[in-house]
Amino acid sequence: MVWKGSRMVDKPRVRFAPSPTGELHVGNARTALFNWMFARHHGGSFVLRIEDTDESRSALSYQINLLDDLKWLGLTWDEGPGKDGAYGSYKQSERLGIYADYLKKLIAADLVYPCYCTEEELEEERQALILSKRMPRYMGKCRNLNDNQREALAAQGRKPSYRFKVPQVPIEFNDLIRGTIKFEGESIGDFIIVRSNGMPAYNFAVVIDDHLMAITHVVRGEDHLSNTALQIMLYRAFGFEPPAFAHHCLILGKDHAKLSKRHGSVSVGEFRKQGFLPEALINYLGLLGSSFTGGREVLSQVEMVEAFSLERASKSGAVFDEEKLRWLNAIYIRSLATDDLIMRLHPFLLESGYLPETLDPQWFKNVIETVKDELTTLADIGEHIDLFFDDRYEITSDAKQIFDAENARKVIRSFGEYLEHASGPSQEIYAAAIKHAKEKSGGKGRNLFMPVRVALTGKVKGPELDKVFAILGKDSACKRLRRANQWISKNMKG
RNA sequence: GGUCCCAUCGUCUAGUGGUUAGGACGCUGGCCUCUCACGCCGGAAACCAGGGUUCAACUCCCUGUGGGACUACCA
Repeated sequence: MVWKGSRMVDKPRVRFAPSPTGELHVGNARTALFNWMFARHHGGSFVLRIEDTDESRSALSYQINLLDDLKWLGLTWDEGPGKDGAYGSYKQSERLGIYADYLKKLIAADLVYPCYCTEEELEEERQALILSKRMPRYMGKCRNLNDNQREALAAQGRKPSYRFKVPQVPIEFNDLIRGTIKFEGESIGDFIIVRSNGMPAYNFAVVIDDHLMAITHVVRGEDHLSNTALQIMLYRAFGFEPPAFAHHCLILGKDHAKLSKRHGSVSVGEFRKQGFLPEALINYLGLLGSSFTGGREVLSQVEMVEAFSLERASKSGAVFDEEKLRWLNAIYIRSLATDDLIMRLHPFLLESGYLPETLDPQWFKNVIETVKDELTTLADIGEHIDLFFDDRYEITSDAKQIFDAENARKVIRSFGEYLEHASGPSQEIYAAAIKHAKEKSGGKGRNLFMPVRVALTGKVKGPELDKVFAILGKDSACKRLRRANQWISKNMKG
């Protein structure tokens, strides 16, 4: 049971209604998430509807991409493309006949009229109003045309759009997140509900579909707040009961303007390519501009659904903080089972030039286990495992400075000497070799370990040395020590 | 310009008349340690301003200021 504003409903129906005109934006993904959590939390239905009435901007590839991203995020829908329900079709381009019928009803009720103005003429009117410091809106030029005038305009080859006769009355509604919202009404001009090409305009199609699909709660971004007034007028014109509305805040960029491409990565696909886990992205989006009951910040999707509450959505815009996303991503990577992590790493390994199939599975698992804690994104993998591959082993420039100390060279030499004719399990060899080097050189602590680390891995930082050695094995370690010694004798005196 | 929305640390938030204003990211000091990372302990950091209302305002009201969204034959 959930409050709908006017009464209780036991099984709410919500929808996510994107246009397939580009990659799925994280802002839209967040709207989808809020709807999805709301439906799951209350045991209702989550409907996916494709709003593809703008033929020029919509593309099937975007739609495919959209469905794929939603699935990747784990936001499964109960009705929608690929999942028939009682209210299909779930693509607006397949519902054109329905909109045409409802247009007829409004024409019959004398609530709309054809408008023959061209886009150029409308633009002229707009500019004139702006110049005279008045609000740009449609002044109703075609509202009172008689039949003769209409025929004359049509005879010129003009195709009419249809405008709704906006009643000049205040509109008030209760927003589940924001409380009472009032629009005075005088500033709204007659708006187009059907375009001259016959396609329904957004506000018109939305109202019909939400009603026909029995949507009980419309949860969407604050950018739709002013559309709500227009939509409520249409609900009244049709005699439909409006759904409850909830307008959440927008995601902002660093400059506090609505997050957009110029702020950097904004699409789900981009974050996916950058090695973010869907668990992390979803968790972060659920935290942005909202909070969970109980105040927890790291939650599984099941826990998010449980702790979700629309009332906890905040009213002011939320700046997208990629640092916090990265923090969450690292947490989720660490919590992954190693086998699972390896699977998810696969595309990133290929991209970094590794061929996982050619590696010994147990050995590689050890490698991943050893570096798991250091990863922030999956895409980081290459720079953390390169030291385990002989063909990638390379002594970095800041590592070379370690060799400046005479004692460091002694450590490496003695460590290597011991290794050459040692045998037995890696752990024992390592421990013994370290002991030997310590005695021979007198070094300890970082003066002992750093030279070995650098000779073995080529870097001044990395996982614990004993683990590294165990993975490398004696032969590889010897090879590297010899190379380090060669480098030293060639480049340094003494 | 018009309409509408919003206002707690740098950022995300908790807070619903009486709190040392809490947590998280980031930053920072320390511990752990061969290093980095992880982990653990600590620190700096906020109620936009002015008026009311009240015994008492971050919290309620008004005004101002600031920010944002919308203002298409796009959704």
